[in-house]
Amino acid sequence: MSQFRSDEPPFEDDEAENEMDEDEEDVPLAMRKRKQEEPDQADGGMDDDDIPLLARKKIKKEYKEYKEKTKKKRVKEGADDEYDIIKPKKKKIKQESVIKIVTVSPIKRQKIKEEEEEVWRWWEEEKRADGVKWTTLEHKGPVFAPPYERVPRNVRFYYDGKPLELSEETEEAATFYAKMLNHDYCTKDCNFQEMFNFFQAESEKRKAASKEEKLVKKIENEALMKEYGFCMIDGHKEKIGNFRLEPPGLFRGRGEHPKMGMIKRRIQASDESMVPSPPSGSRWKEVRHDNTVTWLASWIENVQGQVKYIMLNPSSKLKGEKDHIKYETARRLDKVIDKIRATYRDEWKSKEMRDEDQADTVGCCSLRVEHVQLHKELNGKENVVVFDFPGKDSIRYYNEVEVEKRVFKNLELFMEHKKEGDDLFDRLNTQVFRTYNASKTLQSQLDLLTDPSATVPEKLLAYNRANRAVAILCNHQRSVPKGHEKSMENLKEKIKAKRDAIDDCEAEYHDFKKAAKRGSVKEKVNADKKGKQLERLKDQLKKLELQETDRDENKTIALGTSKLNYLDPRISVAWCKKHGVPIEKIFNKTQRTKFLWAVHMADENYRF
DNA sequence: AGATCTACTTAGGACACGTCTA
DNA sequence: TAGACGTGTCCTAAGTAGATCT
Repeated sequence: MSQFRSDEPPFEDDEAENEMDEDEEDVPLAMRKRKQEEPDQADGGMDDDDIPLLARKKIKKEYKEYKEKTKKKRVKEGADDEYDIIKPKKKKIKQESVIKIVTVSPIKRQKIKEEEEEVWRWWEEEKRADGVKWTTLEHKGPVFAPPYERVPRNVRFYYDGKPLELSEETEEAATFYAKMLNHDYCTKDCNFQEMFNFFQAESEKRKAASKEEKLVKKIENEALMKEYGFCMIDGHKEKIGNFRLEPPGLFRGRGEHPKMGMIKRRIQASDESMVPSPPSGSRWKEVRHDNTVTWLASWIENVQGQVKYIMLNPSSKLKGEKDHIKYETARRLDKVIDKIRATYRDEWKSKEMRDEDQADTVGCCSLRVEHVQLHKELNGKENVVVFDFPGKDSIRYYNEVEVEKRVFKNLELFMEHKKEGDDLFDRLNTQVFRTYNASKTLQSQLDLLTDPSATVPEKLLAYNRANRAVAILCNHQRSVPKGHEKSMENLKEKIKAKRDAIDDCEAEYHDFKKAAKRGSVKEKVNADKKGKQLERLKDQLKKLELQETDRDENKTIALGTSKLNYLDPRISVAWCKKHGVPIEKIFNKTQRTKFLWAVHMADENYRF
């Protein structure tokens, strides 16, 4: 095996601009020369590496400080717009758009087996305990973002009302904004309207393309996927998760992010290397053989200074094995959870805890003092703790929880002598608990809600309800889908129509019945038929009504996240097998490939 | 002992895509 | 037969854990 990393001379922003604008040919030339002269990059290695590193550190530090500041500020002012006050400092950051590649030169190339080839049943193999992730690995490297294509000359950019010529690079940047005109970044001075219109038109064109054109695109895409979307690992073909590099564009943080709208630069390979060959004449920043990690390539993103990776698809052994281990850990927790709970309940009264609140330490549970409110009484309940805080992705968590008096008292103690911004707890780790709670809840809810004699649709509803209980527990929210209101209306109308149909049918049915009573055989048959039709209509109505509740209950709840990340798939597999529900009804194709191990491992008797 | 770094999982939104319906 | 609509996939930001550095 071999790993490599391409080494790109970092350059400053404006230098880059100049080079680009003046003479693109200089770049490859310079590289070639460089390569000849310093094949082992002994020269400016220090400079090249140190400066970007410093810059990165600075970016990160700044952001962290910023976050701290704004957190505290938010508490004080409860303001929403504090981010406007602080402008990201403009500074020259050394280009770090370099790619590291982990790969391998396998001695023997495994013959690639035919598509849809045999499943690698890694779960039937021995697990390695030494942290080595693979012995051979072979891949084609990442796919770079397509080069920028200039907009037609009649599509202009206006500054202060006047059309302005833009360099290629600037124009590209302008298009980033132009594509987001409906967001409120860019209204002052700059006029992106023409560009915006152009892209709108392009998008329309794409949508209106003929079947053939679309097909051509699809085929091209598939070819690319076939070439770059897979790797060979330990002799097995595995799907890669994200084989495309992130294209340049605007950084879009979630919530009120201070770096929102900053430009994320194009990633360069620069410098040629062999195995996965980088585009144009250049080599990778580094080529590395490291079989203790799972990534295939990495680069540094310039806005936040973070390392980004190309990794495998969830269907791969590497990911699947880890997933399996996660659920096994959660199951082990199940065996000791009662003991743990008994212990901490017991320790609620421990004096030891009481002394700790003076220490202003920070643990790994990030709940801070300002995130909870204690109410001796609230809405008729006693000892209520109100949780209210922004969670991951700035999703709000709000919950009023009635707790035992002792817990309440302890919380009071924890909050004593603390100020806003201080952590409420120290040394707390909740990770395994999340997986455990989710899976445990699914199992118990399924037990509770599944009627073995019910129909498949009814069972599915039960499953969804169980899934929903978990999603609520984990606070997996989503914004109400765009057409929700309307789609509910449509559904209601359908239901109404169905009800009318039932009324009509019922009336006819009674008429036939009456007639049948008078003895006519024909009427009897008719009555029978009507009866059956009535039954069917009622069934359909029931389904629609179920769908209505299901959809409405689900409008702000995302089921996918828990299904994909927290629910032991074997619970679902076993449930399907036990109740004769086809697995396709609950796992779509992606989910089935991710959880193939579970489909094979679990029989109907599996219990979490 | 805390800060930082690396590697990896978790997360919701955008958008592409396929299907259903008028 | 297009357009509406719901679902699936892609994208990449935002977390955490554990190792390593200072």
